[in-house]
Amino acid sequence: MRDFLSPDVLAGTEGLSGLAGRRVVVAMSGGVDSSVVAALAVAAGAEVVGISLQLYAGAETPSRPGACCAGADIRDARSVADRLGIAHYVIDMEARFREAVIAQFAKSYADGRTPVPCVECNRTVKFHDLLELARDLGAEALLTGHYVRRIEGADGPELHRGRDPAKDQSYFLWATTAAQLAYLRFPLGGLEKRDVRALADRLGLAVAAKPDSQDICFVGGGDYARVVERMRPELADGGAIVDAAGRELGRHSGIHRFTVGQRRGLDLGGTAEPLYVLSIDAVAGQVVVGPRAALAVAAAALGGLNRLGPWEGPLEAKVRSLAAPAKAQWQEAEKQLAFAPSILGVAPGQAAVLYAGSRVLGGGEIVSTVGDNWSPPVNNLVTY
RNA sequence: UGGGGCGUCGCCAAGCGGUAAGGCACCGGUUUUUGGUACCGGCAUUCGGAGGUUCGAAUCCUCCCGCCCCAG
Repeated sequence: MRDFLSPDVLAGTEGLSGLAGRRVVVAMSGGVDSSVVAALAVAAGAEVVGISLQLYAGAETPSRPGACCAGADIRDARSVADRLGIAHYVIDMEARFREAVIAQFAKSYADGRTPVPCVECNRTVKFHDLLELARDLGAEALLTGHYVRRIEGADGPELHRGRDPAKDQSYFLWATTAAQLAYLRFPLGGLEKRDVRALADRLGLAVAAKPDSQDICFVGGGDYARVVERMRPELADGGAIVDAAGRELGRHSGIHRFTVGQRRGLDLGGTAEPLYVLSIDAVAGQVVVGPRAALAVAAAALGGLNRLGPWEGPLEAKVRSLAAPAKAQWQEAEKQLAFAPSILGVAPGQAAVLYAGSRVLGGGEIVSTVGDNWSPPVNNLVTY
């Protein structure tokens, strides 16, 4: 079975040299990417230990397109491990995941923010707990299928964006610390998704054609609001939708169903221009809406900073995964990120990730934003 | 029951005799390891109701129903 794992499959991969004979742990979700990583590690001559994390449901959870880390996906991981002839362990992390990711997810919405659960999952369950476990197992490194690059720089390993711009996952990994980065390897960072699928196919992995993961893994059917409501039932009581002057324009069925910049779901007709969510007032239970121009943000204050390089000079920043980076400048005294041309739809709770070219400089959680283009309403003179 | 105005898709609204614009909302799709955004597509055989005139009406006429305003 292992004969066809010839060394040439390693072309274009990263972080696998020097691992021959060394023990490594591969985080195996049951998807295409991590399965290929495991196979590549074997091809590189490493002693591979595959570990799958059971994160959020019972073993009976059926495989959904885009799911991972439960039920059928773990069985997929196991079958890949069997095919590769490597050790494979399944670790039950449901309690930890519920507390570190799902509960935080619900709390964030309850506080009127918009969480990025994938960031929490990576920084806690995967790059903390699993990483510690890998160390305990005496592994040389923890390998994952993330599309980011770890490049040795003058001052140690640097984190860079994945080469395939369509798959780059650096936005979700901004909270990775330098210490974690030193131990991590991302073999797929220099490849494109289609290369990886081709590899999976060539390696005879049954998961080669499995759909890419998408949406929030622990949310079935795309209805994340239901998950939040299960933990915070009071949110479903809803509240008022108001304009910037405080006038009630309608009612909503829960602030957790909205995020800054959102247009759909307000159910407010009769306006010449569409209305967008400008902010969310968790205390009052209100969703504040206004015209698109009012979404412009000139700066965002960040918290929980993680620095992976100097935050100086002209930088670029992303406030959402799928977007071209915006020109930005870090203001150390104010702990805020100023955007050269202002940008639209910046939601507290989301991450702002800083870049210098392809290099990821870390980032922070958006705590608050400073508007542009519009001033706080004066004398209720707000017209749309 | 004196006068005036108005009733066209869930909301706003064009049309004023030639066979129902548009916007908002909503729905679907595309994109996507967060939430969103954006883009594409769908969305009134019918114009408050009933008659009438006309080759032909949402558009003209009659009556009815329902709102609104001003007077009482």
